[in-house]
Amino acid sequence: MSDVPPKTAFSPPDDSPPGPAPSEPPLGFVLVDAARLYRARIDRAFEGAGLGLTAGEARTLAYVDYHPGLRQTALAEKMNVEPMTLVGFLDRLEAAGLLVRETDPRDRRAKIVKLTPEATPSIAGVLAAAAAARREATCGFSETEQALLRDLLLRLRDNLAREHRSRDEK
Amino acid sequence: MSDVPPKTAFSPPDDSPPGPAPSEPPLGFVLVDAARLYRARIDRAFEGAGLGLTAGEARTLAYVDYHPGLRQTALAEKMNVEPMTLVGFLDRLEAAGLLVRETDPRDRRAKIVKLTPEATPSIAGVLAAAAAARREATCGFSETEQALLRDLLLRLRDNLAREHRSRDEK
DNA sequence: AATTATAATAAGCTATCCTTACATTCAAGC
DNA sequence: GCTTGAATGTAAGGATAGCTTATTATAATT
Repeated sequence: MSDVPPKTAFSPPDDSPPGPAPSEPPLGFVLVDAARLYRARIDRAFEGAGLGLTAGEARTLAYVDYHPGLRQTALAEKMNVEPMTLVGFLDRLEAAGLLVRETDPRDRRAKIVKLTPEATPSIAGVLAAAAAARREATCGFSETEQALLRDLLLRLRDNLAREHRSRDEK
Repeated sequence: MSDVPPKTAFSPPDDSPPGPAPSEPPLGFVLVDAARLYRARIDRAFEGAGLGLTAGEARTLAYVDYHPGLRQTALAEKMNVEPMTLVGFLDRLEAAGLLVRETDPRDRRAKIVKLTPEATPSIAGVLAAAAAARREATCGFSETEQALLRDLLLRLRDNLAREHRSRDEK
């Protein structure tokens, strides 16, 4: 340890552009790094809790809990994943008996996703594991900082989601 | 469109707990969401730039640029990935002629990673693409907010990295 | 000399996405 | 009615990015 110089600067000896600072370890790298470690931490928490859920499945479960009765397309849109990605998660969760797909009476093509009563303990476990991971990750953060981080990330996510959506609207 | 209410809040019509707020869309979910969208955005940027690099490869390249002459294990540790994960990235980057692995004269088991001159334009491309993605992602952010986000993420990452490391130290 | 530890790697697995193609079903025009 | 077109979910298949376990070559230790 102690090998990281306190003042980081990508591309060390040459030009430092005039403008508003090029942000040294590019923000995206830090973000992707943090997310990978976070996901690994969560996966381990779920594994240890014996929930039999992966991060993606847990995320799906939480979304269905918050938005019950949505169609799959709508749910996928909320989660910012492709419908086909969601199918896999739902398949496994349905096989585990944690949710059901009911045909929408108003459109027999569509299916409505609902949690079963059996899901309740899993939801609790997911939230508990998420909370434990969050506590570790935000060790040393004040309440304010934690809230700030979440707000900034939400804004960032919405920026990217908007652009993402407008792209395949063609 | 227009189904996402501007004020986000998990669990809408019911209880708003008394305490320090349980952080509504669990922070980790927001983080993982944001990172996934970010990575997709970056992948697309690299693809469009004709660099022939994936996000992981680009990240490796940037790390080698910033920490030249490191051994693979040290580099992997800096990147917070397993040595074996790094090998794949290095294989492809070396095959592309962007870097070389030289045997460390002080330990013939070890290899030292260095960029080739051919890497220079790729590095520039990587940084440019990263900057473009960052500009989109942080649209509407002030300079201060951007710096704040990076700092918070760095702290979060270090929290998780420390815990991660202490885990397999056994 | 023998043992143990370390650096890189080979092999193989998993999760999480994606894209493309297709069946069903609905909605609208004729 | 029928036909056309769009939308819903899904099957199939692929790519990336990680991981774990085991192997080989070299170093360090005893």
